[in-house]
Amino acid sequence: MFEILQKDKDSRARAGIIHTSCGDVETPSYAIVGTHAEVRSVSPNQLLGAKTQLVIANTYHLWRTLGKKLDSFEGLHKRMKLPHTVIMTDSGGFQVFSLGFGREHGVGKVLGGEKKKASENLTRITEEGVFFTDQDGEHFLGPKLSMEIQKKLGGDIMFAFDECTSPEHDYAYQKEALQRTHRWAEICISKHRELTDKKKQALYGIVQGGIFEDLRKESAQYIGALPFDGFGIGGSFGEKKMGEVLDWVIPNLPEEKPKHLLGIGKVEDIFLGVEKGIDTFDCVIPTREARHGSAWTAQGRIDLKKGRYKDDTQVIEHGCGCEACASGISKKQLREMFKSKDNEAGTLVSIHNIFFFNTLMEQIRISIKENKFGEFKNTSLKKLTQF
RNA sequence: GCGCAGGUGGCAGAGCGGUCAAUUGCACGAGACUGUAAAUCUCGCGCCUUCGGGCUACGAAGGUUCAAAUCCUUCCCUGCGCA
Repeated sequence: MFEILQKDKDSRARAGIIHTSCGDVETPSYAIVGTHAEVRSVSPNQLLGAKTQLVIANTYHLWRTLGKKLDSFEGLHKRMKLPHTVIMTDSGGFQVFSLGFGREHGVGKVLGGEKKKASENLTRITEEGVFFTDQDGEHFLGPKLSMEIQKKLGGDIMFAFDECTSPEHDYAYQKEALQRTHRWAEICISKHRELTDKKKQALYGIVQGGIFEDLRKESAQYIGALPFDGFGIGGSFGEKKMGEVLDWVIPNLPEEKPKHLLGIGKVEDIFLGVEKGIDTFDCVIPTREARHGSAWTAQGRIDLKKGRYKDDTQVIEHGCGCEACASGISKKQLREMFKSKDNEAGTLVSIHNIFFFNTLMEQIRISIKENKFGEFKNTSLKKLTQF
């Protein structure tokens, strides 16, 4: 399933190809997030035009919105009109956090900024799985059901149902949650085996353990020893801890299998992840921030809503080949569109950001193949901090 | 010239005796967003501050009152109507 083409001489970075029944993904690669079986405000053609090879949809949200229609669901490839794009499905494990302790603790997955106001925890975690509360009441999702739903969704790569913990959880809780996640991993393996044709839908296990070295290592060894097709590194990190966590985890996972860093990230995070041996990433940043008015460039992120772009007739980034920049649309125009709440602005900047991240990954792949990854990383990060 | 309606912070526009440095929206500024309950959210937005408060403010000038953006007088502007 995974083929390594080139390993970097100075780090654990590698370039490769993930082969799936629907097509290939060149790695390192960035999955564009299409939670509800669509990448918000971007059409399939625009997505492909922005060099997308990999997308990720969400089990929890599709399960909640499709309901009974899941039984006759045509499959994500058809629904998303992406027949040859590799599709991952996240298991719903992240929602255990984002709708649960994430709300209660008022924090995101990466602890760094200020805390938000705490609000109600909408989850109830049990040994068998998790109860989620929404306007219709409580709904139970566990490892078995997540596998069943993911089977019906028909993605190419599924993820084991885990418990994503909060960065605020202490050691004792992380340990308890980790062991539960491990038990669920075994259930996912057997359910997956029972339900699916392994060649059609691969299954990745997820490593947890928070920011604790022994837990992370234990988790990597445990999950790494199970017959998964690849691995996700999940959970929470301190902003500065990610590299360390990856150093604990990656060497304890089988080298020949693909590794996905769940929910990450920014440009700096990508370089760090690749250096530490990550093959694929996914993050809402390119699309969400685009809708919120921010465009990514080689020099950093710019907020197009700012008054300083009022008379800026330049495109977002010179020489960029994305649909927005190539068509000559200026920062001034985009700003005006954001100001007038024209949804087209979100579309154009989403396309730009997707193109930006996909191009970054492409350049990273090339640099690894040419044995210049370290060099490329340094020059890229230097440009980024010029701001 | 007469009649009516108005003149409030960058703009629009509330307030119509004390709880008003003044609701709200826009604009502006700062920030956040990392397996998407997010095309969203937070904060700031007269000047100064040892963050307790202090000062100057609601067209202008006077006045009434313990107290005025709010009431009275005059003046200056603006819009509409009639000449």
